[in-house]
Amino acid sequence: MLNWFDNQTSREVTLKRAKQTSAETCPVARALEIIGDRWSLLIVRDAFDGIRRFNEFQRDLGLSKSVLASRLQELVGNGVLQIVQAEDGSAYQEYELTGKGQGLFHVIVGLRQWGEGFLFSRNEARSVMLERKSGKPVGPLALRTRAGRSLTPDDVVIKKVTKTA
Amino acid sequence: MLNWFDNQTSREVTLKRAKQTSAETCPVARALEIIGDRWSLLIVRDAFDGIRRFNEFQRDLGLSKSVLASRLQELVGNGVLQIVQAEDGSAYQEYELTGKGQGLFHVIVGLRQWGEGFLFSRNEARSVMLERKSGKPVGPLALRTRAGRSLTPDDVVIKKVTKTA
DNA sequence: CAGGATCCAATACGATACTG
DNA sequence: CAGTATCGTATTGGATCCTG
Repeated sequence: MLNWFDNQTSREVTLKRAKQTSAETCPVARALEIIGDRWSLLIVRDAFDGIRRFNEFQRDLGLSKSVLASRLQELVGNGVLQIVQAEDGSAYQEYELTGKGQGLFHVIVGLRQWGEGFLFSRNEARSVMLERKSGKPVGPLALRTRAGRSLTPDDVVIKKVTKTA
Repeated sequence: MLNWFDNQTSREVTLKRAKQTSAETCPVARALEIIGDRWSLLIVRDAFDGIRRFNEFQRDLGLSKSVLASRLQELVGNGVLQIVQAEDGSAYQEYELTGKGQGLFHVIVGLRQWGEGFLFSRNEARSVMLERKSGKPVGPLALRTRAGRSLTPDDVVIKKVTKTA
């Protein structure tokens, strides 16, 4: 244990981001400051899909190691991910979603549904279609198209949306 | 009408973004390429709140005009917003959500709920609390804390979330 | 008012090399 | 494997000036 300042990196990052927009009052803005960049939500999506190791994230997302390292650090610093010891014997760490991170489920599902509904042409194979054809729902929470496991559209149902006035 | 290429700006932008991540198959990634930057979703949120004019967006978000102009252009180019003539007599245009843009409702609500649930300390006044105290639901869709109108937490209910296997 | 054009600073990102 | 350090580049954003 060296200095109090040595452990401050992620906190500084958070603060630096926080002053960029006026997120004092708006929860949406505050949320976007944490996961509103190009990679963070994709990392979270992968985590929902069961990806846990540094190398898996990197290969799957195709981003540079330095960027991945810094994003993971931020996510851990913000309490979205946490580091745990590997389940097998290996001495390495793994990243897993905290409760807070799991709370992003609806956000990602919303993005997925929007993407499926508006961002695919008819010619393209939609993940929903493919999954229905195969007819075998498997695996844990899979929020993207990956071989063998996927989120059934019925898994999440938006019940009621009322417009006040 | 000059050249075919003259009207290509927004399309080029879209394509440039599209190749950054492998969004061929994943709807989440594809969605993030369109609204996954720091400003776009905040603009959409404002649009849900009834903001329609360039100047309103700029004053509310506090971003530079050039950035706002380019973001609005992208959003229009991607079919999230559309330009309409001002409702009053003024000769100026206004921006309003398309159906596709309105489809982002659940995403923003999800972000809002996550922000409210995890990103506010107990000491801070949460928008939810404040709204409940006031007890008067008013205005159109308000997804952020703004004087006089707000989204009641009961407006959106997530009904069922099943984890397959 | 609603932008466009230009210039400049900050940042994000990728590639590479290095470490335990 | 899981990073850190360094570098060069690309993108982003802000500020300023200009237009109709």
